[in-house]
Amino acid sequence: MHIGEAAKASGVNAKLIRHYESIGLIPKASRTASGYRVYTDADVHTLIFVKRARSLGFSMKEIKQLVGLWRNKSRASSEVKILVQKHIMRLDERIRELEAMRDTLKHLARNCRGDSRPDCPILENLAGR
Amino acid sequence: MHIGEAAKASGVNAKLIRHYESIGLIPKASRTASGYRVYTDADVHTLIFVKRARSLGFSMKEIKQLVGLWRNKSRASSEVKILVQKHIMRLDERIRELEAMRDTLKHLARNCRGDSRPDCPILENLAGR
DNA sequence: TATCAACCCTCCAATCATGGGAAGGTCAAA
DNA sequence: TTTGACCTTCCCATGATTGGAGGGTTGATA
Repeated sequence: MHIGEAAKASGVNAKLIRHYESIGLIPKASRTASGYRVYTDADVHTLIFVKRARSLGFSMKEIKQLVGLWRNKSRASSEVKILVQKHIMRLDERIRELEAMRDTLKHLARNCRGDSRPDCPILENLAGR
Repeated sequence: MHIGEAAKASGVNAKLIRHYESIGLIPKASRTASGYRVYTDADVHTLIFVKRARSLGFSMKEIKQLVGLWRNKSRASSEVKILVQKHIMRLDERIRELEAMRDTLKHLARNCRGDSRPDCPILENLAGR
């Protein structure tokens, strides 16, 4: 199948499929005589794997590793698990950061009247603490 | 004061100060005869404002608006509050997304033995659900 | 057979906020 | 006068994705 069909089947748009190929995340697709990329069901499967991993917040670098482990039938599941646990820790950290921002802003917003007058504890806080 | 001192005083490094000037976030600094940028305490104050807003997750575009509101003594606090509440909603949304990723991954990791064998529910999930 | 739409190709550029480095000018003290 | 710490502009890189320009291919229809 050509790239458009692979895109439809995988949910990864054509532009992104070419990009993934260019950064070595997926192998170079074979080509027709006229230069069109050709994909198999297995290629689509890989694209679905990549898309799912992206949706779980993994970086391209990590996905490269995950795809490698997936292909490697003699992998140790510990390798996968360690990679995943590191990612979970990063997610936890990021969540805490965002929650801290949100909580601070909620507190400030609660004390801001939000009317036509200029007085605003939010700006006061930003301006100097 | 020159840019290095302003950087030290504000906590925003010199590179970033120039960048903020180039994108119009802060006004163009005046210059000495030899071309060095010159800053006042008020400029440093603005930089601190920007830094604090960044630390609360606002985008540059939002910070531009916030700085404008801060400078505008006849602003309505409602303008500030609306901007902030939109940001809070985006933070909440992002937090929920990250939590969903984390929860999915924790669940998968719990079921992965993490030993030397290749069997791995994490990869199975990524591969096809 | 000419045409036309819907594909496909590559290359370049933009996004967002930040950092790195090159190549060169300025300033103050030793 | 030399040294070293400043400062200047310029270009490039990051990470993941999207956009467009400019052009070739395919297959169906007038």
